[in-house]
Amino acid sequence: MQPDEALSILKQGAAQIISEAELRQKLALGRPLRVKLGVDPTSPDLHLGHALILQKLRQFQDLGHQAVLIIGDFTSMIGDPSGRSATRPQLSREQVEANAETYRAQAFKVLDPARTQLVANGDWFSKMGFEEIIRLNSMVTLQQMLQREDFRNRIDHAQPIHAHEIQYPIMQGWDSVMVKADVELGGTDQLFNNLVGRDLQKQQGQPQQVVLVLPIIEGLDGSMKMSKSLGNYVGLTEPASEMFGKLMSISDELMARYYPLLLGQTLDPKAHPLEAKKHLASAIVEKYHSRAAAQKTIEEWNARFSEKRLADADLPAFHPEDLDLVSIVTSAYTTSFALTKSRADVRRLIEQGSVQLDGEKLRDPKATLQFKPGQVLRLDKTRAVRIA
RNA sequence: GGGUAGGUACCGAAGUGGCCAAACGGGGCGGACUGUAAAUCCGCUGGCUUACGCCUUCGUUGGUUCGAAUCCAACCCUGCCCA
Repeated sequence: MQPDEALSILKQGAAQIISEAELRQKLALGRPLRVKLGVDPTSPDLHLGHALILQKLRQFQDLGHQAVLIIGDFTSMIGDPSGRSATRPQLSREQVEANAETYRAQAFKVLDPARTQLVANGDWFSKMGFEEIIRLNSMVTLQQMLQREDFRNRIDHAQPIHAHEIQYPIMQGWDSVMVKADVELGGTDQLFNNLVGRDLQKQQGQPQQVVLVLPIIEGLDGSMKMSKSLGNYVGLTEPASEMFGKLMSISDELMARYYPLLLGQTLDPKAHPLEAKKHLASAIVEKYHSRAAAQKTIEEWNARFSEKRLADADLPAFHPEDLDLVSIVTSAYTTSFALTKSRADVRRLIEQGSVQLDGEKLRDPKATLQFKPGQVLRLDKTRAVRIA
């Protein structure tokens, strides 16, 4: 493939490339490029935001390049200050290890294992002595580090910036040196960190990596970046129905922004928003589950929510053991959905008409009732069980 | 090291001896309306309890008091200014 052709594919969806000319040059080298992506295993789940970048990496792979996936086991114990208005909690080694394990598995939902080199940056950082750390620090200036927006904001808002946090970009940059990256991918919030990689490579006499950043995807709430800790994410390993449901609940506005990002398509302004959203949701389900799963999920959803045929839906079976409604609903949450609700919380749901039996609101928390097998007990907007 | 301002529930922010489980705003949850959209309206938002009430919570620990988020002491943490 001609460099220009490859370039035009790789450019798609990129927010910024530093620089395009350099990328073209590297593509013209005629050898597989080493394309670096660092992920910090800060939570056990990868979500659509990660997937966006993994897919770009996959594109490189499909063009014959080598992915270098760095599990930031060491850096995640520092905590990336990117996009943060406060210091990240530092994770324990055990947490990081466990998360890293799940990351590997999930990343290969998107990546081609044959062209992926997996490394952990603890491999080099954990062996560094203090002397080396000092030398590393001497390669950048404090002013450079404080230039970044996150830090500026914190200074403006009189928020603390801990000394360890300014190590983060330095470490991420050093990763680039260690893996001899030709290209580094990231979200736009990573631009600063990525550029530090270029600086350090230059210092070490290496060719500088090209930085390709992708837009960061907003979370389901439509304002904050998608992240596990904000709870506004769609996880790659979530059940099809969860994925679908979450995507159906986004605003039309957000859908228009998701279309190009997740589907690589622009949203037809004439399309009916509901249908367009179903299309989006099922396309995502298809990508991470299967066509059959997407088909099944959409039918299920139509029956359950469009046609209000809750009774026909495939609901978890639940056998009520208790007599009073509060206890029954509480244990339904626990056994069928692994959710812990306080009894007060459940009582509120009942009093406010959320809990329904075959469509009838059960508003009396004190009620003791007899259920018949097959009846549908609705708990809240999205959750219901079938009495066994 | 010195000076000074602070640390309140998910977040922001009131409260400065009893009427404080703690105003108000945001967020979240539920209801109505809808397309699991937006906007709007209404309700709820520490735990246990049918309820009376009880328990835990206002940086930490001790103290004063009949009674403390509020007063006192020590300690921990943070911002800003100075060195």
